[in-house]
Amino acid sequence: MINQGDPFEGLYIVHCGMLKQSYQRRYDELITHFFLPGDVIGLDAIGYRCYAGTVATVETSGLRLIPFRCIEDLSSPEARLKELICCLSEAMHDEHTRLWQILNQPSDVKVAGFFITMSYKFRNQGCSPHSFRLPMSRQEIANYLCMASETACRIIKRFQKQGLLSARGHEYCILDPEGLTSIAEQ
Amino acid sequence: MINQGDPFEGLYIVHCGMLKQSYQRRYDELITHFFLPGDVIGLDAIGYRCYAGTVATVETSGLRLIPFRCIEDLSSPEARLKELICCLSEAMHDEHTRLWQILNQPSDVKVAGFFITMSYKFRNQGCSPHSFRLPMSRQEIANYLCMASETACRIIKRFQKQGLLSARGHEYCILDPEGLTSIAEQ
DNA sequence: CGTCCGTTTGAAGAGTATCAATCCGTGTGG
DNA sequence: CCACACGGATTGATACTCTTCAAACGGACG
Repeated sequence: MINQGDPFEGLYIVHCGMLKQSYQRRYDELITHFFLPGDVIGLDAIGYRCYAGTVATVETSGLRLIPFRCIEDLSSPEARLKELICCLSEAMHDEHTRLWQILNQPSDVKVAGFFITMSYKFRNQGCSPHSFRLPMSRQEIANYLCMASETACRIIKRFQKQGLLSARGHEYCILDPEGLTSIAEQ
Repeated sequence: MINQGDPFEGLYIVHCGMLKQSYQRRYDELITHFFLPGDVIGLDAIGYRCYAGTVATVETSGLRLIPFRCIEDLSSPEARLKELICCLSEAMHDEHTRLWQILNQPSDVKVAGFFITMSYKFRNQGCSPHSFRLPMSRQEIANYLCMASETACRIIKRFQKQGLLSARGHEYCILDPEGLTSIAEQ
């Protein structure tokens, strides 16, 4: 889809499905974003005129391109530009939240926070916040949360034993939102 | 100066000195930014209309305020808005870089990367990239890099033994830039 | 001189990564 | 229809980095 370093051609709005953005180094990569419907892809590409990471689908997805010239075009209404500015700033803020979620927190807090965040995003889409499907693999979740996939497995299993959630394949049920939240906000 | 949650009043451009932005939780705080001359404070506050973190001086600093109304004012030239958009996007990208620097990397890589980044920033200001003063404490550096202050101490001491840099109080000399870079890019 | 705060140093412990093996579901070819 | 293989998921044992706790040290300042 999009490769890290590709020249910036425009923003993409996600209509359906799920995508991931990853930042590549020598031999490994770090997943920096999961994009759900309503999210904007490419905000971090405007300034340096090239995409900051590789974007790939996690499941079949629908996108809409907003070409670069529409952003750069001086004749576009200023309202749009300001909308974009707010969008950028909010994305930056959300990034801080994620950064905090991950840094300095033990793994179980990170995993709990991940499921709470996902639940919240599905609720915003009008889907059930208690039962949903996450198309990404455990390894991708672990990478996103910066931990070994084995660690993610063990914690998910522990959460199941504690009755906090159930996981069968890619289907997840949040059984105890309060319990998970209390762990995430530890 | 600025407290987390304060209503957004405008952006600040740093003219001289150094400041820090920290994100506060229950009992602890995470330093998310060190602002050097040329940096912009408050980009992450535009969208949600309130400052995302507490900003405080690390040493005496000079700032210039760009009031909110200048940003919101419809009559402002569009060129300025687009400049702001690029600024936001670049800041977001730089944030990714920092996020990567910290996540998943052993402590010595983080510390080496920190000094390389600082050296680079001083060079951009026209100061010596080999010898400079960092007004922040070791504890603040450690917090910024998400590690215990003792760990930061030990690594700085090890770097000194290896002849990579020298540190006397807040004065630092980069003795072996290539050596540090090779550790940082590990 | 004594106190305070930041720095440094040491020893112990917790948490997580790593490695290795096994399990499981899916798809493939005979 | 049934082995078989493959990738992901799971589980266990081990090693290691880093944090934590505790204490000593140093300079700044009243």
